[in-house]
Amino acid sequence: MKSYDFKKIEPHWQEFWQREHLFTAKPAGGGRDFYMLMMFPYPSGTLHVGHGRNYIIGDALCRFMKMRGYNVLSPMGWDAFGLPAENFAIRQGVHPADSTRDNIDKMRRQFKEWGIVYDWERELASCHPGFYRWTQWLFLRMHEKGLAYRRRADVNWCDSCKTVLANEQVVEGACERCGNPVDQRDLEQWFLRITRYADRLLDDLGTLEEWPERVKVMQANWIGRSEGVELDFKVEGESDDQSLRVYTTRPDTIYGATFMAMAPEHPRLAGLVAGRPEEKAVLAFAAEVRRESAFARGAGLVEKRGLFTGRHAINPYSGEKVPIWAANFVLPGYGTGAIMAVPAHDQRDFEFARAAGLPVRVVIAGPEGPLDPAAMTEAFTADGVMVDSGPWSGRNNRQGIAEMIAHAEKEGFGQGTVNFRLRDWLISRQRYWGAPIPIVHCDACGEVPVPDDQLPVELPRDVEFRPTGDSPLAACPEFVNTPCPACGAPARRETDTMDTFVDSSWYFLRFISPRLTSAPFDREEVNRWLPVGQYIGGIEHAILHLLYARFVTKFLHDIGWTEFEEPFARLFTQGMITYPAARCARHGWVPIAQVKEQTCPQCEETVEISLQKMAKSKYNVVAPASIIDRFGADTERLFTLFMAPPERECEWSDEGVRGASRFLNRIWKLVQETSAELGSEQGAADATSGDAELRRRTHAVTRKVTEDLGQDLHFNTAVAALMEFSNFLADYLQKTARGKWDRPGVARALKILVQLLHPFAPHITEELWRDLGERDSVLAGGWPEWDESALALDVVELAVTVNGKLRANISVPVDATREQVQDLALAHERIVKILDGREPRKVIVVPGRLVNVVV
RNA sequence: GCGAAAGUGGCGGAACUGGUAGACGCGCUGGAUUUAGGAUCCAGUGGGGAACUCCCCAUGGGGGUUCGAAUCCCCCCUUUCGCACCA
Repeated sequence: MKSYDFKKIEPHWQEFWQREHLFTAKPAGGGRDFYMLMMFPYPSGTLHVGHGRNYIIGDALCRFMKMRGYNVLSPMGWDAFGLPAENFAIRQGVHPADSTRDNIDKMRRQFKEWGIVYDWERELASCHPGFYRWTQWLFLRMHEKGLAYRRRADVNWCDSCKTVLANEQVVEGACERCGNPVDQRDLEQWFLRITRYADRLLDDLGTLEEWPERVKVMQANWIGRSEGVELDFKVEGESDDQSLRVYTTRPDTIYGATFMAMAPEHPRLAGLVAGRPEEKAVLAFAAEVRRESAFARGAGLVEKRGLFTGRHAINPYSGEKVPIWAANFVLPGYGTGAIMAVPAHDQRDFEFARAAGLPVRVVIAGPEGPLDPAAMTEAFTADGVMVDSGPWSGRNNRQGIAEMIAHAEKEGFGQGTVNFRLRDWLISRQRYWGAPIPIVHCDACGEVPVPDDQLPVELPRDVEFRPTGDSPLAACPEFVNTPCPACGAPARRETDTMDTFVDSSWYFLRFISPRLTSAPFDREEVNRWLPVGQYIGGIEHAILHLLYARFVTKFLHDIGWTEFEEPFARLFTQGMITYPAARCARHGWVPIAQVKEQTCPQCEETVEISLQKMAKSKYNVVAPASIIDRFGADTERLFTLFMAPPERECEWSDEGVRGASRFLNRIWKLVQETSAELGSEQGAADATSGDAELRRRTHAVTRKVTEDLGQDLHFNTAVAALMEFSNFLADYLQKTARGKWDRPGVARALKILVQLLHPFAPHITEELWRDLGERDSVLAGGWPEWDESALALDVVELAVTVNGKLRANISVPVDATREQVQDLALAHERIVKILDGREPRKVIVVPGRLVNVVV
């Protein structure tokens, strides 16, 4: 018998798939087109078995769809810009272009070794000028529509690394790399006006039926829509047009407003205190608050503090005079940056009022009547009846809100407003390794967009990487100095580059026509292929990437480039793979492989071992090479898909891998031995004359695997069904005398087994397919069909329960009547004994399931 | 604190619209073969009792609905994830 030599088989079929272009998509338009996409990775160079899950899931699905006759487009590319390559250049002196290219080569090889196939003819890299030319094009289209703009803004600054950090590099207020606290610097920054799309991004979540609910919830929270009203409070001693505007969702509580509070950053603050005794202290306080970390302040980790400004405002409803405070808990970026404070009905206002000794006044009564302010320990934020609210008293507060907003609008001191938590998208980075922002600054013409025909604005290769705080491009005169596209006078290029999320917000469109030089993509082709039929990626992109991609798609729709408004019809987020990791109190994460008896390999301290996401930084990765070398890629694939439902987090198990390997070895032996015995027997005919159980099982496993893959992506139960089927088959062959084998049935079962197994273990199945006498790829052999009528049993086993407890099993013909079933059950020896002469009070017969006797 | 998801053998996990809990795999136990095995094959494996195929208890805990609940309802506990001064 030929041995299962995966080291020979796997490279052979990998070459074969590539040579035969089996995964090159045909032009769309046949009606069975399927765009299947995995989030393109950052080319880090080294992949571990945890990364593999994403791609293995995608590949299994891709092969399944292909076998079912779909014209599948499954491309792969590289999210190749970004900080790690630049940081590597700073540390090691290797140019990002070189390290990125090397890493891409490594990863492409890795995919191949996993047996993962893509339409490589469409490969793209976001750092390639042929790609980022169109990222710049996209920026210019947004700029034309006023959606890309520049303003001063606070950015994260790490003074130890001398660099600006992206939000995602700030972990709990500290620099991700050095741990230094991050502070804020006020710099000119570029933004994309995503807030203009906030309503549509929120509303259209409702159309995404095949997205995980939790992703939609996360996006909805992030967008954070709130309905309220802006109200003008006149300031005592100022003219009417100098009113202070606040935003509130609870105008019904306004009679309980006992003070006002404004953000220390509020532009009016300095003017209000000018020349007053409070001026010095208030301005000092404001300066101090600005130095507090934005993270700590935004997360409410800072103690609430504030100062009275010495000024008062007039409540527009009651005419009452209330003091104006400056307070650190009021955020400058939300609403109007000033609030009316109602301690009795807002927890934050309550806490501040208690600390500052300000009064609490109850104006909403709960079911048990109004609370006593002196006795309250927290704010009452529920709905209720309005009290002590002038003419509005006695109203239900929800009704009061609507009426009071209408009143404010009529009287002209307020306006119903919708506010979002979502902020405009800050896209500029003071870094080198990104797409340059295609803008030229001219002293005469101002901000001038680079004309389309001058794109791409290419990154110069030779720059100084040492971080100074400015973009490295600023120190490169050949790049910076350029004539103004408008007037021709000497001008300066913008030296900031774009956030890599801009690249990934549209790359899925570029795959449709990756080499097109006249446009970012072919509109007609894009409309035929998209929306993406199945998008697969990690949950960590639930908000940013997916929101940005949706925003950009809607924008391109609005300017006539796409017919669809949502890019991804179906989304799947796979769970992380975890593995034990060791942490030493002194040395941090230490390699788990070197830990013996829970002791740190560097010192003698006991380490703490916990399950962690597999990550290089935690030294707990399992290298695919170690698995592929010992067991083969098919084993890794099979185990990865078998260990748990793919959406769930799961621990990698080295023992489990061996189980998968054993299974493949058994399949190999089963097919080799049996096909040798069968000789040239053909299993094409699905004769009903053969072994009924064999036939039924063959159809049943076909249905199970097809449904698990086609509906819920439950690869784990599909694999289990295949194991069960092969166990049955081996058992049948062993227990039935060779002369009595249902030879066509067995031949057919083997072929179907191989076909159904292909998406999971593609190499071994290609090999076995040939050994079963086939000449073409298993991918070309179609996907087996099942016949529902073949699943029916002649005789079924029914459980007989007495008062719900299992007492006996009976075999009855499927077409037996209820009466026959009941009689059979009651006549069963054990049931007779248990009933012991008692009359059953009731007998429930569930056809095909059970009989329950109630006594 | 708010929101969501989830708690099933020693472990990963099965269980269709309520209908024989523990599929499949790992691990473990016994046996066969082997110089040996981290190889292969056979048998067993939720717990407790009884000893042949019988009883009791078991799906985080406690109630409830039902002939029948892992599944539905209520209360509680735990874990994970997300959000968290957004007025």
